[in-house]
Amino acid sequence: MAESPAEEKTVVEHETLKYSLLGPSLTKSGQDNVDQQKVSEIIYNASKGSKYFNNEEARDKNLTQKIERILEKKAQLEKLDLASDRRKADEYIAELELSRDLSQVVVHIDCDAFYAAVEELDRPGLKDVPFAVGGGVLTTCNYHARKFGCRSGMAGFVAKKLCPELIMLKLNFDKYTAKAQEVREIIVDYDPRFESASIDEAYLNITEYCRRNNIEPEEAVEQLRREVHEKTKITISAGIAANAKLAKICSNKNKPNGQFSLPRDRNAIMAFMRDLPTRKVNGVGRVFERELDAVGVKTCGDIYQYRQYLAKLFGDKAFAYLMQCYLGLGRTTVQPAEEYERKSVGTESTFGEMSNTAELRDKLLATAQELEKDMVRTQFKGRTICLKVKLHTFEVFTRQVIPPKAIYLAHDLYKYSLPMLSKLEQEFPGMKLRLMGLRCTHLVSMKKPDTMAFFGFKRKPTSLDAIESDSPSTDTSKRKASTLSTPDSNEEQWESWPDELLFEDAERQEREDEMQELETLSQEIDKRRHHGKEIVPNPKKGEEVEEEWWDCPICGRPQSASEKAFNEHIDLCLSRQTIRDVVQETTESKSTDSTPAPKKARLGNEKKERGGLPGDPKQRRLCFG
DNA sequence: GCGGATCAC
DNA sequence: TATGGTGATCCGC
Repeated sequence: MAESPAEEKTVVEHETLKYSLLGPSLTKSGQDNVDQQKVSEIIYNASKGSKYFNNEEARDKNLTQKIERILEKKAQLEKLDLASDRRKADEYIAELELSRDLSQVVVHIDCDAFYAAVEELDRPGLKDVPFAVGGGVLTTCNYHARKFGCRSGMAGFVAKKLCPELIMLKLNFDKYTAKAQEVREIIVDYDPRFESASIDEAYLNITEYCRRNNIEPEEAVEQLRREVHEKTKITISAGIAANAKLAKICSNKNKPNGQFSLPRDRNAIMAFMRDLPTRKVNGVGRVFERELDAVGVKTCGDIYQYRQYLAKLFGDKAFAYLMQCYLGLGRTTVQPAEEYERKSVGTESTFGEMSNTAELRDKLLATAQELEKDMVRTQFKGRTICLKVKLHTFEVFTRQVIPPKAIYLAHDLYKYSLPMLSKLEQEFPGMKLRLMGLRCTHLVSMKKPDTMAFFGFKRKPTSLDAIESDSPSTDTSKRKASTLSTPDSNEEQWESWPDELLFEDAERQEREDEMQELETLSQEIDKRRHHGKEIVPNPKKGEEVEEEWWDCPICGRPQSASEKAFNEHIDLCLSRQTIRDVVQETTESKSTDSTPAPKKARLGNEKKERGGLPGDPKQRRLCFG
């Protein structure tokens, strides 16, 4: 069938779109014997014409244009002499090579189709039929279902088209959490400081375990997997390598129920990376994969030959990241998830299309109430509140403000986000939403009082002292580990507020007062730390602190460090601060003195492993397996 | 610093 | 008929 040039162009353009529609988990296992061409057609036809599809199409066109710009830039660069860039790249590679550490044995373990596996334990009959877990979108599915092309992240109705017999189960999150805990109780014996990367993944450093038991890593992991299977009936896959990045890649090699060990040897690692498709590396997704492919980089080995272009095409951070991919470098440290510092707390939800202003406000209030719960649970306030909306067209917008104080109560969350919502309604008259979310950033931790005392501040006594039983200790060395090195992360050590008091007004008020006080203090500590002035614990008596003076980080003037004066001054200073007025009309183009953003990207600054967020796995409501 | 975009799970 | 929620990071402006 002959097609007109215009039709042909559409067909070509939709090739990338079809690839995109296949979803982000294309590289997952269980898809080897699937006819991707056929699956792609079914997904495409099931999606065609929907609002979701149209949005994906628009995004795909944008990406195609972005790639064209990248290619134009590359063509320009090819005309220049890039000897200097090549030399810089080589110097950087040499520098990285010096940092290579092959002394550690890092293991990444991954439970196979975790949620599905847990469901099968309860209903063995499921083993022989294709089924998925999740509602409108699949969170995971068993290997039977994967043979039909079903995978996580796929819309339920699309999965049904691929596999009409597919059984859909609802999520039982508590069940998965309990089972995950069983697994953790076993792996803790192999590395007491193992790192939960998500509900069904963990990193271990078994160097010490192997040394102590005089056992080879491969054998230790075989034993670990056998033990997990015997005791929990869950099968896991594992990767063994010299660092976390490689171990993660390796755990996918022999999935499911297998393991793969990459020798901790430079040549072996370089050879392994040389033929590895970029997409297999954590951090390279569908978009970056396409961009890299466009400039000629298909495998990690290809990175080297294009090293003189990469910084200019993708930025310094991406350059550094790619160089580490080429060399097969990664972190060798593994640490408990709780030791990572949380950066935000947020909630969002999807609902039937909504455009009525009153309804939208109700939804905002409900969202604020939901966020308050999370803020209380995690014991944080936020200095910044961010509103997220998704239109019925699937376009996403975010707006943020800085309230005059750190907030966490639904009332305040609502108060400060409502103007943003109103402004969006003006911006998009009659806007129809399908999602709304609120997120707090620039968090202020509600630290334990003795932590505050450690920094030299005193606390007003409250009735809560009765249930806190904190004795001001002079042993600073112990606290140093838990407070200085990981300032805001030890959520679990804070006493939680008794449930029965939560909604008692009097108690609530008291709690708020205390939180306010702690917040102000911790804000101050935060600011001082920010200004590079290390807070040195004063081992002497507390009264000396009160006589100290300090430069206010806001106005810069010296102030008495006494608690009362301190609080009063901070309040005054904060109220003086000009906060961006959200109700203000849009007079944006007035400011022509836009200061250029400081280019902070520093070569050699190791890019933090994307994703794998720490955070308390228990708090994850939804996690794809 | 803000908003958009990408990524992981 | 119809396509998720939580959290992190990076980039351009």
